Parts: sequence; structure tokens; C-alpha cells
Amino acid sequence: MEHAPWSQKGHPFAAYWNLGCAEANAAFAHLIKQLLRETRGRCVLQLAGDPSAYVFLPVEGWLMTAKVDPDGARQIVDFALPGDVLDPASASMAYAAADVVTLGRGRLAMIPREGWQRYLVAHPSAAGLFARQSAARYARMAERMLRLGKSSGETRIAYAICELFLRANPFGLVTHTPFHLPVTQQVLGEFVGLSSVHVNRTIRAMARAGVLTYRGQLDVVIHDLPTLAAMAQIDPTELQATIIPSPG
Amino acid sequence: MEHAPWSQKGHPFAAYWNLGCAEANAAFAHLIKQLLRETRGRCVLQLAGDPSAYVFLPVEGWLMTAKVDPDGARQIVDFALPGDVLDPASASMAYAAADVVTLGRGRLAMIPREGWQRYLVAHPSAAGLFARQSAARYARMAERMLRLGKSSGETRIAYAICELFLRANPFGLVTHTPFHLPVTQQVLGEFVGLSSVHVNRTIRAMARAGVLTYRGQLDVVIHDLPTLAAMAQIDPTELQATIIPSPG
DNA sequence: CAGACGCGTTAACTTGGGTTATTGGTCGCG
DNA sequence: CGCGACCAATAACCCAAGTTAACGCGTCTG
Repeated sequence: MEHAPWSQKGHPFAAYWNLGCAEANAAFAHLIKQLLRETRGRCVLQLAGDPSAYVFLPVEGWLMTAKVDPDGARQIVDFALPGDVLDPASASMAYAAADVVTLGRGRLAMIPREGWQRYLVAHPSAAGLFARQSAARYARMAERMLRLGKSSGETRIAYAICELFLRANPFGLVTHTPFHLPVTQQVLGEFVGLSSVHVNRTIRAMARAGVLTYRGQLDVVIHDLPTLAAMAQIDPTELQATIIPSPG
Repeated sequence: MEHAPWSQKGHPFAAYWNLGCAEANAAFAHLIKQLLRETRGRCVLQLAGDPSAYVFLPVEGWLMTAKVDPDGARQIVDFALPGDVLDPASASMAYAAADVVTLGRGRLAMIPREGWQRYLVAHPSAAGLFARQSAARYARMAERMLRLGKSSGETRIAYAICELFLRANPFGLVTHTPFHLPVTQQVLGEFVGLSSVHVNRTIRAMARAGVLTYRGQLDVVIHDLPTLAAMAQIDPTELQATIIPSPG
């Protein structure tokens, strides 16, 4: 196949949006070609309540959608990993329901919503993939709401790590080898609804129990996936099937 | 306009799915005509993890999507009110991400997912409304995750009542008059992630403060919407615009 | 009609996790 | 190089919400 500008061997992004149809791939490449931009640091792309004209497609690095309450506390609603298409629209479609923020350095495409919708209508295989992504996002949010509402801090954190581990490694459950988790303990706390202090307490306890280790600031090694999965109250294979959209 | 079998004056359901196009309305009526069924009591229509072939459309009464954890604790993920279309699919599309359960007596249509998708492709105005509904659901879940992760019990309960009040009254913010809230305190607790005891404590306190009253078991009268909205940390008009899809 | 059940209500006691504060390490930058 | 910013780590204290238990009421049902 033609080597599209956004394609990269072994990269989740390329695997997701290779639709096995040269025409659709070309249309996709054309859609995002002009729109790639670099990001670094924490950078707000969209504010909740502001007019919303774009969908966001991270190519490298992660995005997050978040909401901030009047006291300044922030809740992360979902992460978008490379290949995910993130539409922050609220019920009115014209305004955003949540903030969109970058995490560290990366590249992303901002695609005008209308262009994106035309692309979906023209390419049913792309529409199918987007529908699977949307269903996956719903399943993830449901799963996380269960943890948020009913589970202990340990379970919430174990679940979050499992989810992000599965999403960051869509091709297999590789343990004993570091995977990159570009979130500080503060951010992890904003994701699971705990203070950063309690995140720290809990992760240290998990490390002491031999479940996982940090290699440097942002790389995690899972030593004992069965125990981690038990803490998270999930079955890894099953969770993968429900929250990871099958590509192409 | 022709009086379709599902149409009913002043009913939210009819307002949502009157697409202002006779052909689309007829196709819609045809789609659900054969599939209406009555429900009563708590009744499980779909189990998480089971094969999922239908989307659910309540016509009278509410549905809920929920997840149950290994200890038997339940978290309600979202409610579906008359006119909402509820697709419980997970990432794989073939299995359900959550349980679907009825609340009390009502009527609903179970539409095979494929038929529903064909209908959306054939009728862009319906697809547009469905997209707005999906965006509204996302906005609601984001808003609720913020409360679930970061807010006090009082705020969560006030928010839940505001959300359901707005959704149950899509045509205006009518206070001082009872509206029907077909959920017990137990269920409300499962919605906001609190024990039923704490839900009771909090609602009694709100009643003592003159914010709202119960008329009978399931009908609520809001006396002081500004205070309730302040407790919920929202602006009612703004919230309405972000979580209620505009009809037709 | 009597029993059982579900629901609302309240009280007494316990605990998980928030809050605040302090220390030390590491990175980026003037 | 030294400063400031950010982050991990840990301790001490406290409170919001969970848990358990008990009682009353309405309603379904055998």
C-alpha cells in the first residue's frame, strides 16, 4: 500500500485508520494532511461552553477531555489516544461540552466537524469504525462510572492503569516490560476522582506488594497482571473486547 | 400531519421524533409499529456481556443502563426517557456494555440494530437527531462524572434532580408544580454513587431548607430552583442547552 | 385477614480518603 | 551555575459518608 504521510509501522494510529480501501485511505490522508500541528506541554485546545467547530485526532501523544467545577477541581472525563477521534460537542453540536487539553508533546489533527461528517458519509467503512470508537468510549465511561461511584481507591486506580495499559497496547497484553503512561499522579487522581496524596499512598502500596513498579516518572512495569486485574475487578481479555474498538 | 400510532399531543416522545418530513415519519412509524411492548416493574431487558441485537426506545416510562460490580453494588450509568434511543453496544458492537432495565410500567420499542442503522442512513434528518442525542448523552455523562469524582453528596443529589427535572420537562422550567421522578431513594443512590441512607439524610435536609418537597412517593415539587441550582453548581438554562437535544 | 415485603426515616458508630504541611529530587531556563 | 517550578513521598489530623440496626407505614398477596 501507498505510504501515507500519517502512516507509521507498528503505530496504533496507522493500524486504526488503514481501512483496507485505497480510496478511503487517500481521502483520510487528504483530510488531515493540512491540519497536523505539533503540541508540547499542557495546552488547552478547547474550553467547555465555547463554540466548537473541530474534532480532534491525536497522532502522537494523548489528549484528554476534562471538566472543571467552580472550586477549580478538575475531573478528567476521558483520554484520547493516537487514532481516537474526539468530538467534544454538547447536545447543541455548536458548543463544547468539555475542555480538550493536550498531555505533553505530540502531534494532532484538528478537523472541521463538517468535513469530518462529509468524510464519514462518503466512506461507510470509516463511519463503521467511528461508530465502534464511539461505542467503545461509551463502554469505557460506563465502566469508569461504576468504579467512580462504587469502588475503593485501590480498585479505581488499578482499573485506570488496566484501562490505559490495554489501550496503550492494543496488540497484546505484554507484561514485565515498561509501558509509557504520560500522566502524573496528580492527573491520575483527576481521572479516578482521588487526591494526588491518596493516589501516591495507593500506588506505593501496590509497588510494595510487587504488583507494579515505576521505571522513571512515567513508565510503568506490570509484574503481576492477575493480581492487578483482581484489584481492578476485571478480566483483561474481556475488558479489552468491550473497550477497545477493533481497527480497520 | 397524520396522526401516527406513537404520536400523542404534548408528549416528549412525539416532539422528538416528528422530523417534519412525512416520509421519514412514516418510516419511523413503520419501524416501531410491530415492536412495541408493555413493561411493568423492574425488568431486565439486556445483560452486560450478552449478545446485543437491539436498540431500545422507551415510549412511556423510563429505562436505565446500569453496571453491577462483583459485590453486587450497582451503578446506574444513564437513564433513557421517552424518545431517547438507547444502544447498549460495547466496542465490538455485538455484545452489550451494560445492563438495560425498566423502571416501573411503561411501553417501549426494541428495534433490531441493523434496521435502525438502515433507517438512519436513509433519513439524514433522523441521523442528525440521533447524533444530537448521542452528543447530549456524552455531555450528561461528562457532567455526572465531574460530580461523581469531585463533589459532595449534596451537590450530586441536587445535580441529579436538576438533570432529571430538565429532561422530564423539555419544554420549560416549571417550578412549584409536581413532576414525576420514577426513582426510589435506593435507585437515586445508585445513580449518584451514595448509599440510600445518605440520600435520605440529604433530601430531608433539602426539604427542611425549603428547597423541595415530595408529594407522595415519586413526585417532587421544586420550590426554590435558584438554591437547588446553586447546590448542583449549574445554571439551569445553560445545562439545558448542553444536555437536552433539540428535537426534530 | 395476616403476613411479608419494599420503602422512607432516623440514630449510633466506624472508616476511607481529603487536607495540609514538609522534604527531597529533577528538570528546564535565565 | 543557581533559581524556581513541578513532582513524588510521607506524616498527622479530621470529616463526609458508609454501615448497621431498628421502627413505621403502605401495599401486595396467599
